[in-house]
Amino acid sequence: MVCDDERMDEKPHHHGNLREALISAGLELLAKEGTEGLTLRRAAARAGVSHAAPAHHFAGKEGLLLAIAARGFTMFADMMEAERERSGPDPVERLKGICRGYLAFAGQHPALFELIFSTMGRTDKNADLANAGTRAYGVLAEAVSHFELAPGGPGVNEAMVWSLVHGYAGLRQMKRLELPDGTAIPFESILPPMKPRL
Amino acid sequence: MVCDDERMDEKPHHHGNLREALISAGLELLAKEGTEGLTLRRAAARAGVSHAAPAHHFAGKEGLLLAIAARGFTMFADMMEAERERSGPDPVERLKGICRGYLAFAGQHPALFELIFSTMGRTDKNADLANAGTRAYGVLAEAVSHFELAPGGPGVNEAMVWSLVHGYAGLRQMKRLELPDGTAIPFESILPPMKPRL
DNA sequence: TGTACATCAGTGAACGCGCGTTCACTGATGTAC
DNA sequence: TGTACATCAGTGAACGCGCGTTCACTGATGTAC
Repeated sequence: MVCDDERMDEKPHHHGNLREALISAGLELLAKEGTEGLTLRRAAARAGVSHAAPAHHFAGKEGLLLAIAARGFTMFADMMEAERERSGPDPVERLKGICRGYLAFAGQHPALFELIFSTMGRTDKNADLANAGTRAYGVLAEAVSHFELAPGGPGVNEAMVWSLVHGYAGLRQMKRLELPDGTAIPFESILPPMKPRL
Repeated sequence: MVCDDERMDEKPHHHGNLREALISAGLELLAKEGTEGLTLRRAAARAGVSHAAPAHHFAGKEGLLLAIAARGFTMFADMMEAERERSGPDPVERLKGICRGYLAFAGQHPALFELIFSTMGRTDKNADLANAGTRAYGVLAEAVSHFELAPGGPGVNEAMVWSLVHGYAGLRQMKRLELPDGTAIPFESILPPMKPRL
């Protein structure tokens, strides 16, 4: 017997998909209030349930945090891929596109951006998070793999681009990337020359 | 009348230099417990006074935070300058030295490193913090000024080096800068070639 | 098709915690005379 | 040198807050028969 009535103003005892609703609520709180605003009680309130309800779906606050981070990593990888695909076939443009996606995510979701990196040391606690993180890194690594930016192998190349874009994202968030005249410094202007590999 | 007796086990009503003691206690808490461990009450306890005492020296928690950040920025600039001076006269070596100092500070004081950058938007609230921040940036900017790393003027060059070293610091903190075989990626290996200016 | 019942997903009250802040107070300091 | 006194820097109790978590409970779901 499925509860298939459509009356929106009913308050059924069962929510239907509270787990998803709590993740969404958490993402909204993160966006609106920042890291400090994300609590179990507030996520529950935003999802329209009592503060004790989340315990049935997540292993404490940490469980919700990791689930949100997993979602965030997926969004992150999605944004990088989307920008890459919009960039045509040229490997240089594709790498720049990925960096644009990286920076767009950091700019549009600053608190989530912080959260996902702060959870990277606990990927063993949540398989989704581990997978999404690996996927995001893979997107960057693949794009970098077509270039020889520094001697020392692919790991070093990835580290260089990643450091550059990650540092730029952090500094831009602090408004530290503006020239004295107030204009922003575009990311492309700090990219080193990119030599194709082989 | 100066209280000049030297008995250490006395507990005088007046502390003597509680302001400094609270800053030191805050730095210790930050080092031992991280950002979450830094509270007014714990700093007071560590300084050996009641939890209400700090109110006589700082404008709430925010006041203590900014004072600690100012101290942190000074330590940061000191470390960069010290490494620069240990590097001899060659501008390339001096810039590398400054980056070593930057990374040493980030590695030795991770929570403080986070704190100082998180306060950069509130430098108008604390003149010491503003001065220390400006000084730290000046150390980096001066060292970069001898090079032409990217077209676009000094601001762009500074942004490039800063992004690179800042991103490297953040990723290293997350243990994201190790090759598959477990070896670390040295910062120098991701530095682009440095052409002297003019 | 109907009914008994186990399971699931909520509720609301209560718990203890640590926090920042305020307040009347008290003891020490140091200055005016 | 001594004394009165204003000021300063502490104390300890109390406040309200929001938090995560637990618990007995209840209503809804869905399955076995």
